[in-house]
Amino acid sequence: MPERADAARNRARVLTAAEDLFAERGARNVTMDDIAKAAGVGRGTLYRRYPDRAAIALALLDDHERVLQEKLMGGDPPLGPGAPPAERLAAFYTAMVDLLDRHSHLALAAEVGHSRFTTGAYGFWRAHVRALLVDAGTPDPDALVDVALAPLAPEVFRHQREERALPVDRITAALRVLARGLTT
Amino acid sequence: MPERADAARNRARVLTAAEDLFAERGARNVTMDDIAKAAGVGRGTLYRRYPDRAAIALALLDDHERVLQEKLMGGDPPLGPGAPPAERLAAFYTAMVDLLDRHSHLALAAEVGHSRFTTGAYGFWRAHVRALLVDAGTPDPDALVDVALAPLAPEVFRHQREERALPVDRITAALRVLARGLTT
DNA sequence: AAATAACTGGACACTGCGTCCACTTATAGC
DNA sequence: GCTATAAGTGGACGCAGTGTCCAGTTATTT
Repeated sequence: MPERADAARNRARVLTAAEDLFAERGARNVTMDDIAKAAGVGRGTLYRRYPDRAAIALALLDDHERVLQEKLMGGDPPLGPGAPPAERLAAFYTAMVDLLDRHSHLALAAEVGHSRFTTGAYGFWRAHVRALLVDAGTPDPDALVDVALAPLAPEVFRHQREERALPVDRITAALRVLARGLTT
Repeated sequence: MPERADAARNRARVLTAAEDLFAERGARNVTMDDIAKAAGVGRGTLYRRYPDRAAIALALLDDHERVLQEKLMGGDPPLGPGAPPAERLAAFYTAMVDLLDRHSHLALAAEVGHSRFTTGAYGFWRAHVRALLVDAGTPDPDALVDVALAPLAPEVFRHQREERALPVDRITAALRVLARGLTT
C-alpha cells in the first residue's frame, strides 16, 4: 500500500521545517514542539514518524550520506576503488570533513553522544575504513578503526572550527597526516 | 572564612552518594533528585554547590586526574619528562586508557558531548600532547592535537569496550600504533 | 547569650517529552 | 457517486526532571 497523499505532504513539511530550524538556531535549541508548530502539524503526527530529533536529522542527512557512500563504493579513485589504501583513506577524510562542514548542524543533531555509533551510517564508514586498514596491512584493524573514525565526531569538528577557529583545510591536512600514519 | 562544618559534611555526603549512584546505574539514569535523596540533603543544598550532574562528576574525577597530571609533569619517564616524545605519547595513551577503564562511569557523566572540551582537564591534556607533538616535529600541532585526543573521548572508549567487546590491552595497543604514526 | 551570616530543604513553576484517543480524510469496492 | 474502512491527524493530558526561591535553621563570632 503506497503512502497516503496527505501523509507524504506532511512528511515533506516536517523535514523542511526541521531543516530550517536546525540551521537557524542549532539543533540544541529546537524542540519537537517547535518543529510541529513550524510544520503546521500536531504533535501526534510528528511522533508517528519520528520518535525524536535525531531521527529527523538522520532522515535529512541520509541523502547526503548516500551520495558519498556510492562514491566510495563505485566512484572514481582515489575515493572509489583503484587507488592504494593510504590515498583512499586520505580522500575519505577529506570528503567527510567536507560533509561535516556543509551539514554540521544536522550531524550534531543526529549524533549526540552515544547514538552516533548506532546509526547505520557509522556502520558503513566503519566497514569502509576497516577494509582500507586491512588492505594497508595495519595491525588489529578492529581496534584501530574506531580510533581512526574518532576525529570525525561532529563535536570534535565543531570544537576545531569554532573554539579553535581552525580553517577547514587545516583540519583536512591534519587528517591526511593521520591517514599516512595509520597506513604505514 | 573557612567552610562551615555542616557544609563540609554535606559536601562529602553528596560526593560519596553520587559516586555510588553513578557506579550502580550509570550517570544517565541518575537525577539530581536521586543524589539529593541518597545524600540526605535538600535540592537547594545540592544546587548551591553543583549546578548539574557534570559538575559533581567533575569534582569526583578531579582527584584521579590530578594524580596523572602530576606524573606527566614531574614523574618518571616515559610518562614524565626525559623520554623521547613518541614514547611519552604512547605512555600517556596507556595511562589515559587506564584512567578511563577505572572511571568510565564518571567520565561519561562529566563529559557528555560538547562540555568535554570546556573542562580544565581537557585543556591540560591538550597542552601536554601539543608539546609532545611540537617536540616530535609533527606538522601543525594545533590542528593535530584534537585529532590525537579524539580517540580518548569516553563515548569512543565505551563503544570499543562494550559494543565491540575489545579488551583494554587491544585498545591500548591500537593507540600505541597511533602514537607512532603521529610522531614520525 | 545575642547577633549575624551562611546554610538548608522542600514547595513551586516551568519546560519538554511522549502517549492517547476521538475525530478527519484519503482511498477502494460497490 | 457513495459508502466503508483503515490510515492519518492533532491537541489535550500526565509525567519527569530542572532550577529557583525564601522562610526557617544552625554554626560561628563577640
